[in-house]
Amino acid sequence: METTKPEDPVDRELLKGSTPLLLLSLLCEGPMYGYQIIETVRQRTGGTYTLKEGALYPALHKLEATEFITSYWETQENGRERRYYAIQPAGQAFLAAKKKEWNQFVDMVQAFVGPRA
Amino acid sequence: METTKPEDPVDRELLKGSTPLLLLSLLCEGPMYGYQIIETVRQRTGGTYTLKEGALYPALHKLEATEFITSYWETQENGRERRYYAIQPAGQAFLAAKKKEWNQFVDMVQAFVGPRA
DNA sequence: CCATTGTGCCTCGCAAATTGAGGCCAGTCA
DNA sequence: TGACTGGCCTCAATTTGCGAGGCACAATGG
Repeated sequence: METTKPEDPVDRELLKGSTPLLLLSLLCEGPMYGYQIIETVRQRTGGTYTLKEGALYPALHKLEATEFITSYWETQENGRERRYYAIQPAGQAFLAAKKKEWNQFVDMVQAFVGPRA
Repeated sequence: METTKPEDPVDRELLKGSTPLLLLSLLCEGPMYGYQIIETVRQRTGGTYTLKEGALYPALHKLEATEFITSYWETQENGRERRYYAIQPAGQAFLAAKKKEWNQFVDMVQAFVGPRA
């Protein structure tokens, strides 16, 4: 009878390595800025997963350093600026590879854990 | 040993956190010893995933410290000893919870990456 | 008018997990 | 003898996420 809240976070360690995959997938839908990414993930997961800034920005910068994504500043009407991140061709390719890897990974674990109940 | 090429191994970071899940799942089939676990995983994955000793033993010891598994030494015919690890009731329960978490995790990533291509 | 909240970018130190390397010992086989 | 396999383990370095914090500016509301 435990209050299994829907906000039960997924084991942090499981998230490791999945962040670039998430980011690139999201950016495939179009350029986004950091805050927006966090909100989008939070909403789409119904609040179960809140991407932390301390994880997001370093990951974003790393993807930019490897030229899988680019960034550019855009000024809003109210004069404030946002930094948008957009996927690059190299990022698309990388994403494709990562997706494949992801599927292999899931298959592997599933093979041991057993198929979904 | 056969000539199984080291197929592109799954991203190391993806593996993080999945180890306890794998171990408990394996031990559900019966007690095993370290070397045997490594070999089993290697064979079942067709060589794509070789569990490293530096990852295995610490994980095993941690699971034992939390009493999810136990260990005992068994002497072989040739006089040598092996350390077997066996799952405990608490481990079974923990495994069930972890499985659920795993499924949630997969669902979440799938939601962003998109269903299997 | 000022204070709080929300937006929006970022960095730092800590904790946890894997890797790759290495150590140690005992059988086996040539 | 020496090389190889089986078998247990540890350690430093690396990588990653987390939590907490800093900075800045807009909009809101009492």
